[in-house]
Amino acid sequence: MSTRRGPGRPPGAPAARREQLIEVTIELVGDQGYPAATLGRIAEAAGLSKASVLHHVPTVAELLAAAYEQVLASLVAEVGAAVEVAAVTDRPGVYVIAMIGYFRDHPRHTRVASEALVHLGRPGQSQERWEPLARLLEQARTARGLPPAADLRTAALAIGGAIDAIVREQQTDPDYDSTDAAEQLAAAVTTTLLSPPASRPR
Amino acid sequence: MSTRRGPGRPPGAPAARREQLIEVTIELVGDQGYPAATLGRIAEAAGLSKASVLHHVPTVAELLAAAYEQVLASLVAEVGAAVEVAAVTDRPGVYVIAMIGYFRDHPRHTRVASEALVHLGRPGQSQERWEPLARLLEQARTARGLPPAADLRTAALAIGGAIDAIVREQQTDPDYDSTDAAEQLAAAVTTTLLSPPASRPR
DNA sequence: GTCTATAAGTGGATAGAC
DNA sequence: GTCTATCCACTTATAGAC
Repeated sequence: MSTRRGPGRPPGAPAARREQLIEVTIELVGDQGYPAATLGRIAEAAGLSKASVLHHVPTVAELLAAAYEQVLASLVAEVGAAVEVAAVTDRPGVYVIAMIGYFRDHPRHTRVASEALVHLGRPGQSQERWEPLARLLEQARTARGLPPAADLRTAALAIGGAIDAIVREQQTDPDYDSTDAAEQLAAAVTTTLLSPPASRPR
Repeated sequence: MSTRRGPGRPPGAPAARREQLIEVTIELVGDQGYPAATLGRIAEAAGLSKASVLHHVPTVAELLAAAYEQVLASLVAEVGAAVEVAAVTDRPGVYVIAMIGYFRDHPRHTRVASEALVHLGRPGQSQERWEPLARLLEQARTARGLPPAADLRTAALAIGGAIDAIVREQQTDPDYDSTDAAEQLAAAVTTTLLSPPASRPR
């Protein structure tokens, strides 16, 4: 909406180039890892010259960050929606299943997300990862009339790490059924952290 | 043993140069990540020229691999020793505590090991990671008279991922006490997978 | 064994014409 | 907006003198 497009341009919209660049970047990183997401390769994949790419994006690092952000936003939207419609007591399990399911259905996003920490080096965003799950665990416990748990941070971290490992295995070995694994992990989370009998904090 | 050393060499031994290079590589990677482990920086850290470094080591990639192997060997030796002296039924828990304890005590090794998968790209060694733990779980179960569990691979993967997450958190936030976390995780593993009451496989 | 010098390549980014 | 041409920083590795 706004700027008239030049004469005889292909189907593509005017400023949609940035989105296109983000898309090809996600494909490159998802298929071949971050080292493959080089300016030259991005340009080639987009059908542009290197200079043209840098006309639409300030720097390669910024483009990589934008691609990661988009993947993250998509993940959060989908998992968030699944969690919202579930009963409070079921949410931790739903979170586990939704997370693993998302990456099963979006193999490219898997690599973009899992290698982002190492290659994009964003220290200190660990809390953003475990806190939402810790909150779900806390709410599920109170909804079941259980006392507040001792160390929800460790519990959430451990569950998050378990999710990552299962997702990674699915990526490595396509024969591995992460759907089954997701349900087993979800069941273990529920019975271990939300069981009424012996209120053993994790 | 063998080759006489040249005249007036410093304290260092003859072929110990390779070990020295591995050492400085571990330090570089451990402190600043794999991208910092460049030929130039390794040479500088070792007090040699780049050409001299390549006189003792065939290639930079080989040196990086050797550094990783050394870290891995050290980890396996220490954890293996701890597991061996424990009772069979305690071994899964001991494994968890020993793994987390090792990385708490060797911060540099943490980064070398955790970023190796991404930067050294050794696909398919996933099995080497989860199989030993799966075996410990199996043996502990039979020692307790429990039936064979359904999916020990997923269980071992999940526990391994949880360990990684706790180790990473310790590295990110020094205030986080991974020792407490290790004991909680070990306890959860024992009660979830080795409990006699309801034999619920994970 | 160690060095200097150099080759040969890859990366990101800019200049300036069209 | 898009291009070609260029620059610069950096990397690995080799050649050959000492």
